[in-house]
Amino acid sequence: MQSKNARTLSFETALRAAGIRMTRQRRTILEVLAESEAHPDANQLFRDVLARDTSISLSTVYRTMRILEERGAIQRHIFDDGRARFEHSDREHHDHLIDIETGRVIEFRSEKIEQLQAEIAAELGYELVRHRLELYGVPKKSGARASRGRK
Amino acid sequence: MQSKNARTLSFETALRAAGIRMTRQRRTILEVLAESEAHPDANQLFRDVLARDTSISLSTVYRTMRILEERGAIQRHIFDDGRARFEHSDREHHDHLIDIETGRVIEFRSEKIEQLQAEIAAELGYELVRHRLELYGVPKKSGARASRGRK
DNA sequence: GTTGCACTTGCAAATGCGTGTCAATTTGCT
DNA sequence: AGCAAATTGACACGCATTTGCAAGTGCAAC
Repeated sequence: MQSKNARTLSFETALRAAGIRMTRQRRTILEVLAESEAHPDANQLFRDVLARDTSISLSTVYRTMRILEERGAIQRHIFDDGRARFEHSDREHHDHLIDIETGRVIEFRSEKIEQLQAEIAAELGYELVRHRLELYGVPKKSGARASRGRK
Repeated sequence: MQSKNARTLSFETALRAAGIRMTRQRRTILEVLAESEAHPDANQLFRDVLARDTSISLSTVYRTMRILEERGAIQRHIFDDGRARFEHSDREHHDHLIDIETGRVIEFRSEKIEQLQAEIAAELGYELVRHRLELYGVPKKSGARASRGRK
């Protein structure tokens, strides 16, 4: 559980090492993304960034996201709304459960499912490279306890 | 395993019952989709349809797909290329494995995974409404047996 | 079979999200 | 400071899909 600053910092260090220049715009974008606990799309990110620095364009947000994705620093997810959403790669792999009513995204991880997927692929003659698993659901009414998996 | 005609016919009957007019264009589109063993996107479908009837527009293909989807007659899938692909709903539920090298789509079904997903959702306080599971892989080299799961 | 009207269609233009272009600016190095 | 190369903002463009609208068509009622 590293601090926001540390997270942003490690980002910067990694990018510098990859020969990527650290500009004012990129620094701001990285800060905002690092602090975000959600899965923002390009537009959301753009708005959040604008709040700190009015001289950043949407193009730059898109470009930065692409660069970060190529470097493996972030991950891009496309849920059913068709828009790309971004999140840090510095956490362990996980899948997503999307609340149909609110759009809230909950992260989870299941070893069993991970393993089953590999087995299924193997059975079909394939080597699993990656997968996409999204659960879409509504909060249970009875004995509601929908406070797990923060964020 | 019903014949192509029967499949198209049941489609028509269902649509009529739902108050949807059976036009020449819709009939052709339905026929082509019913006979298709693949997961065509709008453009592919459009081309296939054009081969039988030159007076059908891409708009109509899109509109028809939307209507059919709303009625639950077909399912829409969006894999990593971002385009929508369509398939009949008259088969049992299944997930997809996509061959990264060829783009081939293989269908599979795993009760264990289905069940695990529901369990995970429940644990997080949600009732599972639907899910999306896609495996992306490459054919195994050793003792290749990648001829399973036709289509 | 003719009629009437709501439903459909084709076409062109419009969306929405994302990428390409390019002149002007900025960065990192010396 | 001085410069080459990387980066940026503004805007044009690309692609898949949707929409507005005038003209055409299915089909229930005569």
